[in-house]
Amino acid sequence: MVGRLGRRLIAMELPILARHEVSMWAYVVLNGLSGGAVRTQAALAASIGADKTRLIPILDDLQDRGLISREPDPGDRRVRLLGLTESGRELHRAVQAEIRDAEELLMAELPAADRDAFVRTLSALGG
Amino acid sequence: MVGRLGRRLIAMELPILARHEVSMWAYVVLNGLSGGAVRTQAALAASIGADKTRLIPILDDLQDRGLISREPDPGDRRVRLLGLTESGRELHRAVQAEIRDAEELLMAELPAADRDAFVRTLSALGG
DNA sequence: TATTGTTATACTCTATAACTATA
DNA sequence: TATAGTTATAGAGTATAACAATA
Repeated sequence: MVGRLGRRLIAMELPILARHEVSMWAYVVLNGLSGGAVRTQAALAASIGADKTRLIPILDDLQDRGLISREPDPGDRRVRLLGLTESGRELHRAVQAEIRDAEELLMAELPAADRDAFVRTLSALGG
Repeated sequence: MVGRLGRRLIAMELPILARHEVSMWAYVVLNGLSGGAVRTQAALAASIGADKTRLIPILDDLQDRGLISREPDPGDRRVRLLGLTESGRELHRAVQAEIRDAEELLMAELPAADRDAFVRTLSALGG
């Protein structure tokens, strides 16, 4: 059942992401940077559960589109400082809002108590 | 959160499946046949959300191990009648029981009301 | 000609290993 | 020598297309 719900959520999200021309991983990256700048690509990869090599083409694309900043750290020029640009932050907000609206719609018919318990339990079980 | 829970459940199930030497897809097939015989491989594939070509090596293996029956339908020799053998049914029961025990353990600390609401909501949202 | 199952092929995603640059 | 990032390669998983058997 968890798997079916997951597939349903993905099917719901993909058109939203496609409309904004971001892949699922690109959105996860924007999400990972939305809490604040990250000092290394490896740290970002670990925090979102991705491989560091998988990240590179995604970061290349986001940078080309001006959605993220990615500069060498002056203090250690091996590492890249990562952050959202203003338009990156705006895009993330827009996509996140649409996804939240879709989730609201999906759960609209549920009793409020069930819904609260569901989110609480998800949070407890997901770690 | 749904994704994280899904990954956690899979991580929990994989050792159980490995101990019984069945892959995730093989277990899904056993599950799909546990409700009764299925008349065509394509129908089974559709019911479990798999591609019909993906099914073939899985069915080959399950048949070699005597866990499923797979005979041409005498009435239309293009189609294969699929069902569990006695040992297939027994294996399915054993694996399912272990997975359920693990799920119980995972949810043991939850308040009973939250737990009921969670399962009810999953069922409602998953279709 | 249409359908079931099968095989062969190609494509996507992911991980591993080798390489460059900085330290 | 060790580490961050990158590139190249290989592997798994999946889907697409061609094929064989039967209707």
